[in-house]
Amino acid sequence: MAEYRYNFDEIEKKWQQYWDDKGLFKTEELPDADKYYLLEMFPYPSGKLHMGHVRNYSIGDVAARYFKMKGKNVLHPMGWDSFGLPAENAAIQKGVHPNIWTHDNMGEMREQLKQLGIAYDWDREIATCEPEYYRWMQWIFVQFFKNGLAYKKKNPVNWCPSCETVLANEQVVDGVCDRCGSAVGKKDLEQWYLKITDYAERLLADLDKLGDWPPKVKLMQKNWIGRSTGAEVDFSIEGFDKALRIFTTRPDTLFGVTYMVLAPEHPFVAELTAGGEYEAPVRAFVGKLQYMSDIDRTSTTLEKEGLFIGRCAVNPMNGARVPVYIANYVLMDYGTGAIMAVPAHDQRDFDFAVKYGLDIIPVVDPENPDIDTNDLKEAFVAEGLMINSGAFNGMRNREAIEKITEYLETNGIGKGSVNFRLRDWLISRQRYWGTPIPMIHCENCGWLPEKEENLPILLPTDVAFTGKGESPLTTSKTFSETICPECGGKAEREIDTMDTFLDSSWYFLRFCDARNEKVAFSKEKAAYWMAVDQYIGGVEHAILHLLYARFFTKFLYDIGMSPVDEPFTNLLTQGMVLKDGKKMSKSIGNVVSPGDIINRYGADTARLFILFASPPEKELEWSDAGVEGSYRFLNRVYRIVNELTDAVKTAGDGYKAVSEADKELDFAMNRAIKKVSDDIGGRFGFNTAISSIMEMVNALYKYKEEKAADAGLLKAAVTNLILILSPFTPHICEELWQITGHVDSLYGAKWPDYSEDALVRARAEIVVQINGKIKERVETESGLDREGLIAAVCADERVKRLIDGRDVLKLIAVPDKLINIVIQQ
RNA sequence: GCCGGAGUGGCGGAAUUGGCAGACGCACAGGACUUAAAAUCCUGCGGUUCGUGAGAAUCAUACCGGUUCGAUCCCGGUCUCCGGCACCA
Repeated sequence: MAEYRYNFDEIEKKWQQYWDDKGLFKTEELPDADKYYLLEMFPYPSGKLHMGHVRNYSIGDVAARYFKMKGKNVLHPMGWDSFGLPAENAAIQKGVHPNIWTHDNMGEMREQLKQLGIAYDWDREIATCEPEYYRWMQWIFVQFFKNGLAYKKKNPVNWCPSCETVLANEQVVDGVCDRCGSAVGKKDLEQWYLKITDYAERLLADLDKLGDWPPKVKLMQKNWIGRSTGAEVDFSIEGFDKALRIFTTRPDTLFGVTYMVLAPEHPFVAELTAGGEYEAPVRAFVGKLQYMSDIDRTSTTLEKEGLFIGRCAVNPMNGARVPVYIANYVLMDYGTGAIMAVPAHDQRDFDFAVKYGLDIIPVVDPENPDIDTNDLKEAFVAEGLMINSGAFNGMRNREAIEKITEYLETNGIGKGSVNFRLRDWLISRQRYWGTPIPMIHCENCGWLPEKEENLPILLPTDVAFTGKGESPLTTSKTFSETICPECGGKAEREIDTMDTFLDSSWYFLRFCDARNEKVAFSKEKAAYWMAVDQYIGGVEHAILHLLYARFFTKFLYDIGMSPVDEPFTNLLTQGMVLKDGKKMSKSIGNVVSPGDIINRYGADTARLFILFASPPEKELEWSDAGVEGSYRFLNRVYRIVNELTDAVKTAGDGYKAVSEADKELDFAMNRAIKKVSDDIGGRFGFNTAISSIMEMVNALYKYKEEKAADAGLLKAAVTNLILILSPFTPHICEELWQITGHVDSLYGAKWPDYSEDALVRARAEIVVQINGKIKERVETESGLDREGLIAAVCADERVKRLIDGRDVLKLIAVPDKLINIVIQQ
């Protein structure tokens, strides 16, 4: 018997070349075809691909190739999120210009993606660091500004002392910089913000409009946006002419207020204490807190600390005088920066009241004899009946929330109100390798956007990378100097660059029309391709990237640019690739390099293993032995197809499954087609899809030993095997397709249908249970109805013996599967 | 602390709607081929008990309980692990 050697290296190079030469993956708008926009999160070009990339893009490629075979017009583009800190660090450490470093990396990673055989339309490749891209990034920023959604504000901001830059709240994880891990401090700086909070309501509500998104991701976004309903209430302060406005979610507890707390940064604090005996101690207290890092400031374990500021406020409900404090547990940037404190019904207020000896007045009765409202051990936060609350006594507190809010509105002391946890997005970065913010400051005219016809504002090249001090753009001799677009006088450019999360917030729109030099993207092309039908990427982007991208899309929709207001219809978040139960990382030393695996086993084996070892959304434990297994399977496929090639080439089309053996193979084949179709087209169950193909291959090995093997059936089996395996391992399948006499590429070949008839088995094995316990298996004809099934099963001698004259109380029959006989014990 | 998710053989995992638990693969063991090895092929492979044996009985999906003729699946409670948020008034 001939030996067939699976030369993956030769095969993969050959077909990659073929795809490239034929330009098979190029995509254009075809008005009559059903479009399918498939997108994987584009990578940061950090150097080489890691296994997480391989997994992400292999998953995407299976879907792309499958939907192409199903006749869809598939858009499957790739690009680079190529601005960012590592490039600048390389410049500082190695003296390489970020642009060179980045392009080297993109080149290397592009080659690796081609080696993996991912079907990308490279004609649409984009890199966010190219002026052709960031020109439109700047244009979009200008639109934000013109629509009042970009503004500059001086604020204490998160400051990473190591990266020497400002960070968004989202980039501070557990109080440390999410890039370098240094503890994040505070610094007062004037910074650009995008008003994402204007979109909070829609970003929340439209989560319901999304298609198939992991519920977990929706929930994370929901919590991040953090909508709270309640009321704003004005308290007067004795001897002070301005009202103190507070926000509360519990207007029902207004009668239980025993003190007030202002955030230390609250503008009233200085006014209220100026010139008095409290000024000095308050200033000391505020000073101590102001530059505390967020990790310390907001730690729940930090003891609550506060200071009386020498003033009293008046409760508008009952005229009660209550002292005014400042305290470390009240934040300036949520609500109004001031709270009413109700220690009886809020645990934080309770702790504070106990520490400082403040009154605790219960206003909601727990209706529980075990709780003594006059001697509370902790705050009572559940529902109950109103007490100590004047006209509202006796009401359920839930109802009192509404009634008291109405009362506030009628009497002009407050109103119903909604607050969000979401903050505006700080986008300024004191960095070089990012999109320059296209804003100009003029002494006379203030902040103005650069004229659109002058875009892009190019990054200057005469810049020093010292890694110290402020933005590197300040070291350019020419960059900041410009003229005012309004009055033509001398003016200065903004020297900060944008957070790179902006670049990735609209790249999916640019892919629709990647080479357009007139506009960011044409509305027509975007209308054809958008929204992204399937988006695939790591769950680590569940909040930031996905929220920002949704925000951008809504804004672009509002100004008439984007055809849709949600960018991603369906989302798949793939799991991490682990080795020895831990995330692969250089510091642990458990990294498996994709390049090594491809060299040793080929890209098809790497793809197959990664797709087979675990469902896409779950974590994947890397196993060298498992890779061997996948390699073995591809060898098995290669061998059997080669062995059967002659038979396949000479056989006619069509077959009749006559013998039992025919029917077995026919069944396995049709089941595999159905399973793979359902698994890819539906729930992305690639691991089970592959296992059904393995079963089919096992059936084929068994069948080919049959003396009376039907050539037509063998031909169908081999043909279908190659077709349904091809999305997973395209190179070997193209090779086998050619070997078995086909001329055209498999890319876009017609996906096979399956026969329902072949999936119906003639005989059924019926499980016989007595009182729910399995006792026997009886073979019957398949497709019997309840009566027929019971008759057939009860006719069986063994079943008769099991019943043995005892009373049958009940008979449960599940067609073709099971009978449960309930008898007297 | 709050909010989610998960727990199935030695391992990765399967069971898509409440109906044969452990598909498929890995590892392991035995065998065939070979001078030998690799490769390949065949067989076995959750636990316990009984049986010389074909086999039989029984337990088993983190733990305890419930609903049901029947529960990996539904409900209640407990434990463990993972993820998100974390003084948001």
